[in-house]
This record gives sequence, C-alpha cells and structure tokens, in this order.
Amino acid sequence: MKQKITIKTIAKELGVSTSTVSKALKDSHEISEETKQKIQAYANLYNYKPNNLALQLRNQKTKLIGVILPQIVHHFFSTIIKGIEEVANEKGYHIMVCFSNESYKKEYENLRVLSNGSVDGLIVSIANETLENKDFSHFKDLVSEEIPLVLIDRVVSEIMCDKVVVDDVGGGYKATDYLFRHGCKKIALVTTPNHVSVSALRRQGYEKALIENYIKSESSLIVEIDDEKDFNEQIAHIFEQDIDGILAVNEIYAAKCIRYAKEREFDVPNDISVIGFTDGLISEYSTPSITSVAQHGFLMGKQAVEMLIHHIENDSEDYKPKRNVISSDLIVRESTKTSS
Amino acid sequence: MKQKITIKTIAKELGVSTSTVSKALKDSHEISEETKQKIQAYANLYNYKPNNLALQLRNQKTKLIGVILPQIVHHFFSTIIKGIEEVANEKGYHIMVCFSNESYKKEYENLRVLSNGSVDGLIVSIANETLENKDFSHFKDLVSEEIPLVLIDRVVSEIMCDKVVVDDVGGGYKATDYLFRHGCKKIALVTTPNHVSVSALRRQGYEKALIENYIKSESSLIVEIDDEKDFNEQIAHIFEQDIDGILAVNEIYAAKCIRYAKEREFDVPNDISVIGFTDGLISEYSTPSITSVAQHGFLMGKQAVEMLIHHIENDSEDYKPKRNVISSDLIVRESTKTSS
DNA sequence: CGGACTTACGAAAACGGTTTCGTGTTGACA
DNA sequence: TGTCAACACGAAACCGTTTTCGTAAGTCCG
Repeated sequence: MKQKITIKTIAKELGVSTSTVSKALKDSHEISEETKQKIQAYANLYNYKPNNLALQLRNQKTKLIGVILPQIVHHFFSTIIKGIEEVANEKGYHIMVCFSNESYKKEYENLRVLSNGSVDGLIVSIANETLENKDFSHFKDLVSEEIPLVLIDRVVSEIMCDKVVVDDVGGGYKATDYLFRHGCKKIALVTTPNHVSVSALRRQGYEKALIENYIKSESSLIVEIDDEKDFNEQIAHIFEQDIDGILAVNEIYAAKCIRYAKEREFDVPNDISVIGFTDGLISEYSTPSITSVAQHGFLMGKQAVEMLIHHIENDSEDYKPKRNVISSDLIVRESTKTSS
Repeated sequence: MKQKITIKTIAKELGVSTSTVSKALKDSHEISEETKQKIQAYANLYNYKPNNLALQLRNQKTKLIGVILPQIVHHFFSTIIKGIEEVANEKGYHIMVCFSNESYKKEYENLRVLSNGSVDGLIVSIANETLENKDFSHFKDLVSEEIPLVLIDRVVSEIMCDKVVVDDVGGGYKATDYLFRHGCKKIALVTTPNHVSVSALRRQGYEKALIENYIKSESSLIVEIDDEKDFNEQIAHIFEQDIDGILAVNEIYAAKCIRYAKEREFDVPNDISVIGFTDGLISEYSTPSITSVAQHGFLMGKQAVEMLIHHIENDSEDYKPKRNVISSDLIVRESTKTSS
C-alpha cells in the first residue's frame, strides 16, 4: 500500500505544527483564515484522509459492532444481518460479521478476538454446539467486562444481557391452532433435537395448542430429525398414522415433507396441510407455496442494534437487561386448507 | 464499558516500566525469570488482553478485510461471504461486511469509510446503479492509493485490479445448448435490463448457442424484466409464441416462469423446459425442482480472498492484475426434459 | 585492579491523531 | 508608556503497545 499522507507530512511541508493542521482541518476559530486556506488546500490536493485507527485509539471507540451468527447461507440470518446493518449505518456504525458455523470453538475464538477493543459492542446468536454443551463462560466473561452485548433468537437465561427473541411458543401455537381450526384432527411435528432452544419453544406452542383442543400429545407423531441421516426414512412412519397436518420447525423440513407427501400420493393441502417456520424464498416460491410462521428477522436485527447502541452510548446510566419479544405471524399460502 | 487493564496499569502496580511488562508478556530473554513470573501472574489474574487498536496502529495493519456486496438476502451473495470468511479466518483475518443495496451512494460511502486505514484490503461486487452510471472514479481512487482490491462477479474492465468472475457466457451457452440438445426448438430468454453485466454475458452465451444451432435470435423472445412492474404481464407474450424452452437469468425468474406456465396449463418440463441461474434453495426445493447453472459462489469467495491476501502480504513485488474465471456447471433437475 | 562482557531493566520514539494549556505578538486604551 | 485582552499558533500529553538503544550493576578474566 502506498504511504498515506498524514497530518505530520502536511505540518512539515507547510512549516507549521501538527496541532495547527489538526485545528485548521476542523475549521477552528483559533486559526487564521489565511493559514486555514493554505492547509485545507494542501490537504485536498493530496487527498488527505484522517487515519481511522488513530482516531479510534484516541476516542476509545470504534463505531463498530461485532455480529456473530451461527450461519450465513440462511434466509432468516441473512435477513437479520440486513436489519442490523441498516440501522447501524443510520447511526454511523459499521458491522463486523463473523460466523460460528454452529461450533463452540469458533464462537469462542470470534468472541475473544472481537472483545479486545475491536468493537464497541456485540450482537450474537448462540451456536447449537454451545447450547448443547451449556458452557456459557465466554459470554459471562464478556458481561463481567461490561462489554455491551445483545443476544438474539437463540438465547439462554443465565446470561445477563439484553435480548431479542421471537415469540416461538406463540408461533408454534398459532400455527397448530390454525391447523385445528381448519379441519385438521391429527397433527405431526417435525422438529430438531430438543437442545435447540427455538425448536423446544415451538414444540411448547404445539403442545399448548394440543392441550387446548383436548388432544393428547403422542410421541409417535413427533420426529426429531437427525440431519446426518436420510430425511424421508425418518418421517416415513408419521405418514402411516392417518395424519392430516404437519408442523415443521423450518421451511426446509416443510418443503421436504411436502415433497415426500407427493411421492406417497398424498395431496397437499387437501389430504395433509403443512406449515413451516422461517418465511423465506422456499416458502414463497415452491409449489404449493408454503404457509409459514414469519419471524421478522429484519425487525429483530433492527431492534437488537437499537438496544445495543443505546447501551453503548448511555454507558453511565445504570443498566437493567431488557428483553424484547417479536411476535410471529402466520403467512397463509397454499399448503394449508382454507375451509374447515 | 469497564476500564480495561493496560500495560501501563500493570507497570505502575508492579513498579516496573511498560517496556519490561511488554517484554515479560512475550517471554523475552531480556527479562529475568522472577520478574516474568510476577508480571505474567498479575496479567493473568486481571485478565489482561492487549488492545487491538493500539496494535493495529503500531503495526500499520488491521488483519481486516472489507467486503462490499450489493445484497445480502440472496443465496449467491451469502455463499460468497461464507467462502470469504472461511479462508480469511484460516489466514488470521476477519471481515467487515457492508452492503450497497445496489446504490451508488452507499457504495461510495462504504468505500470511503473502509479505505481510511480500517482494512488491509477490499473485496467488492459492484452495485447495479454504479454499473448503470458508469462512474467508477471511487474505485480508481482506491487503485491509485494502492489499496489492495479484488472485484468479484460484477466487474468492469476499466478498473485495474484483481478479479474473480463466473464464466457467465459459458453458463448461458451451456444452458441454452442443453435445451437444444434435449429437443427444444424455440427458447425464450427472461433477463434483466442489459446494463447488469452478468445478465449481458449470459445473454451472449444464449445468443452464441442460437447461432451454433442456426437459429435467428428474435427480440420478441427476449424479455428484460422491470422489477417495478408485474412479472406475469411482462412475460405473457412469450407464452403465445409456441416456445418450448425458457432460460431465466436467476432462480426467482425461473420459479416465477414455472408458476405462470402452470397457471396457463403448460406442463413443465414436458411442454416447456426451464433453466435458471443461481443454484439456490429455490431451485432445489421447488416443485418441479429447477435445472440451474451453478455459479459456485463459495469457490468465488475463497479465490477472491486468496488473491487479496496474497496481494496484501506481498506488497513489494511488482503487481500485475490477475483475472480468475470460475466455470459454471449445469445442475440438471426436474424442470427440463431428459430425452430429446 | 582494570577492562570486557553479560544481565536486566528503563527511557524514549514511533504509529496518527486531538486537545489542553501555554506564550509571543499585536493592538487598543487609559 | 504601561497594561491587558485578543489573536494565532506551538508544545506536550495522551490513547496502548512495541522496539531500539542506552546503561547500571554484576561477573569474569588476565
């Protein structure tokens, strides 16, 4: 990289001190018009730009927000990033994005690097492996260092910080209840292993709706998908139990269920109605398009960064962790019956 | 944020100089075992971490790579980010991600902020608006400041820097040729306005395939979609010309074409075969699944960051812009006939 | 005993800015 | 002519770290 022009260079060339240059460039009244003209002209000519690192070191702030997400090639998470970036930019911040790839080790590493003064605060969604381990000491360290932290989507109660979550229980409930109201009698749940906190919550919503409809939850109707194994083999058995509705905890599972249903010559939605979570492109463009629980990732990102920046910029005020809940809405499409 | 412990604090508390502390923490032979023990113990106890900003200022490098993309909620671009992040991390770099939202102004702003010493180099895919304007002075400034820059996917020849592009001409050709070989006689092209460089290239490939098959390109078979207007209205006329194949320049257009074809009671693939670009989730999960030209965004990200880091770390060697071309492959699925 | 060499540490400069606090020169005014 | 304020600028500290160089004390050897 070419040697950049600095205040020192300008000062030397023009035979003034660095303080004079600094002040002149800020149009300070302390400096005479004449000198200001000269300095500003010179700075312009040589395209002077103040070095960000120097400023950050001096001001003890970076105007940078660290974002650590478990995945990126994922509609929900990329939507969150978009929300974060948009608001951050409006407020003069930029974002540094890292991914944990659901791995504890990478999450730990990223946290370590970013918390060394590189960023003013962090927005994190916890990796699955970490949720499984239940080792949150790296987050607790962060909190005890008083580095502003906002946890999103996948959160745990033992970390004392701001949080933004989706109303997953409500979403699961709304979806299941919708199925009941539109004529379904026997609804299966296709989910992930239970340590994934959001899935567990959606399941709670599912079970709540069952109870309210006086139906006993049957474990034979619940499949915890192991992504390592063949999907169709794992769900085959629920199709042999006269089900007429499926709630899937994400849109990929929903799409796969629909595909499998077709293979087995069930009609969607007339024989079986299907609802997914995550209102992404798959839900919108597959045929039939999929009724989904929208999670408003964009909004979540926006709220998270607003809380974070508030925390960063009101450092002094005594601070009580807040928790925002974003309600999830059902987007009705073609994969569910409309009449009962 | 809590006041962080610094080398100065340690020095003062232990009654030594900052240089001693610095050396002791690096296990320098200049310092006696006894003193080292004492200092390291203290540092550990109070969880000392060196301040990144100070290091970056001193070393004149940030180990940070700036990434500016036009969009994020997009399978191809998020895949690129994943590729970039993975290799960057391996080599000890982190990434700062910004989005231009296809806007010239935001691209300009992002470029300005990131080129102030915040990053060691940049990876950029140009915004559509900039491609339309043809104003690339902000990039040329970057190049003349000798800030390492790699352009990806959407590139222009007048910017002298490293580039990684997809073989879009080849992709368009392969796809069109595949349609001809499998019995299509009349193939429509659903594309974007021509200033989008990748679309223009895909169109070249399409036309090349037409010529090789002795078919005259007809403008009535080519639709340049205006995203502001209704999609179906814009493509309706091509369905009245006995077409039996459609090449769409992205997977959303492909999915929309298939949907419209169904509405008009054409069978896909038997009446009309459809091929899209961007091998994302839509292509994979829609019904019928969509034959697509895969662009290998992951690979593109990896190559880009490798070129960039090479450039950053071999600053001295005299530098000749390189250009990598990633070949695009056809992923055959259900939206195209298999026999001729 | 004197010189050379090692050991163990500190002072200071450097990275690129900002900011506080002088200070020398004017000019006005009594 | 002496006093004082205003003006225009510079010196120096500071942000946190590294690194070069200097040096006091101790050791070894002749």
